[in-house]
Amino acid sequence: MSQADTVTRILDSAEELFAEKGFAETSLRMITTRAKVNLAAVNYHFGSKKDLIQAVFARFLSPFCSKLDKELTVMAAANTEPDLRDVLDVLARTMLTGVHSTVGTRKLSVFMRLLGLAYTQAQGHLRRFLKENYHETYSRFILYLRAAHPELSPREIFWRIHFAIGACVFTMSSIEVLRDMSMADTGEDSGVEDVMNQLIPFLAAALER
Amino acid sequence: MSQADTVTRILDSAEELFAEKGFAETSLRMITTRAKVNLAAVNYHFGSKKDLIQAVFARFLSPFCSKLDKELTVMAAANTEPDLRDVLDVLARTMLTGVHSTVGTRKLSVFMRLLGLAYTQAQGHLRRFLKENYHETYSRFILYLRAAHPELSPREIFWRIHFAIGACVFTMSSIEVLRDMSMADTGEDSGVEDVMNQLIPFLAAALER
DNA sequence: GATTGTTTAAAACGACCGTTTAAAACGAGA
DNA sequence: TCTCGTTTTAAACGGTCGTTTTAAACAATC
Repeated sequence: MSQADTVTRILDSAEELFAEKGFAETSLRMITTRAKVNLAAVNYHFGSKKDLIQAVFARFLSPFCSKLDKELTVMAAANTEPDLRDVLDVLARTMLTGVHSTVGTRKLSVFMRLLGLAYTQAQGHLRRFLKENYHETYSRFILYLRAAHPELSPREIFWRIHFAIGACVFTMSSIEVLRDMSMADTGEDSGVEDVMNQLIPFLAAALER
Repeated sequence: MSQADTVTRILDSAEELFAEKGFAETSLRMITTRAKVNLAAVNYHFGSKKDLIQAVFARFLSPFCSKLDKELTVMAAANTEPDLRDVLDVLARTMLTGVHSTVGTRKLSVFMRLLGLAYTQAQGHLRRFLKENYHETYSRFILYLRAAHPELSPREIFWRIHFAIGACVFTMSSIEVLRDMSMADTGEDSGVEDVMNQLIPFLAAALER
C-alpha cells in the first residue's frame, strides 16, 4: 500500500465518520479501523487529530473555493451587472460540480453536513483555519451579492444569505432524521432530490422578496 | 444545600454547557465543577449522563409544550379558520414566554441551540425520548398548519416548516460566530433583536410565497 | 546486496471519561 | 438524643481516548 493510499483512505474514512457523528464522537481508532490502516498512521501523516480535521476540510474546500473563484470571474466578465440569480446560480453549480470531486463522487449530504459542523462544532483551531484559508473567496462572493442588490444594506445581505445557509445546512445535516419524521407524518417518503426541489424555491422566495 | 438546589444547579450547568459545547464535549466533571456539587451527584440524582441529557430537555420542553397546547386551544376556540400567521404567532409567543421560564430567564440562544442539538446530535436515546414525550403536541401544531393551507400537500408543509426551523435554529445556534462575522464584514454590530427583526420577514416571505 | 530514509506495525503511555463503592454528614421523627 | 433514610463526599474502577515510542518492513540509491 502506497503512502497516497494510506493518506487518502484516512481522509475518506474521517470525512464519512465526521459527517455522520461529529468530531468528538469520532475516535482515531474508528477512523483507522475503517480505513484499514494502523492507528499511528494518523499522527504520522497528519500530526494530530486537529490537523486531520483541517485536512478533511481543506480537501473539499480548496477545490471548491478555487472553482468558485474561477466561476465568479467568468460571471463578472460576461455580465456587467450580475443579478442575484446569477450569483446564486454560480454558487449552486459550483457546489454540484464540486461534489463530484477529483476522487469519485462525494455525497451532497456529506458536503452539507461538514459545512454545518464548521458552524456548529467548530472549535477555535478550525474556525481560525477556515478564516485564514477561505475568507478571501467568501468575501468576494458576498461582494457580488451586494452589487446585485445595492439598495440593501450590507447587514441585510449578510443576514439573508446566512438565514438561507441555515435552512440548507440544517436540512442537509439532519436529512435522515427529517426524512424519517416526514415519513411518519405524511406516510410518503421524500427523496433527497424532492427535498432540494422544494428547498430552492423556498430560498429564492425568501431572498428576493 | 437542599436536594432541590443540587438538582437545579446540575441542570443549570448542564444546560449551559450542552448548549455551548454539545453533549460529547461536555463531561460530567465540567458540569459538577461549575455547579459546585460532587461528581457522583449526577449519577445519584439522575442515574446516568443520558438521563441527565433527557432531564435537561424535559425541563424546558415540558412547560413549553403544555403552554403551546393551551395557546393552540385558545386559538382554535377564537377563530374557526386560523391562517398561517395565527399559527406562527402562537408559536412565536409561546417561545418568547417559554424562554422566560419558571426559574429566571433562559437565553433564547440557549433554547435554540438545544433545539438544534436535538436534531443534529441526537443519539437514539434522545430521539426516542423526544418522540415519546412531545410528538403529540408537535403533530397537533403541524395539523393546524395544514388546515391553514389546505391547498398544500402535507409534504410541502412539512418541508417548508423545517426549512424555517433550520434558518432559526442555525442562526440562533451560531449567533455569536455570525455576529462576529457580520461585524468583520460590515463594520457594524448587529444586535440579537436586529437579527430577529430581519429573520421574521425572511421566514414569512419563504413560507407564504 | 548493503545502506539510507520513509512508512507501517504493535505496544505502551498518561490523561480523562462515566460509573460505582463505601463511608461520612445530614435531618426529620420517635 | 438516638435512629434511620437521604444526601454528600472522596476514592477508586475499568475503559477509551490521543499520542508516543521502538522496532520491523519497505523502497530507492549507490
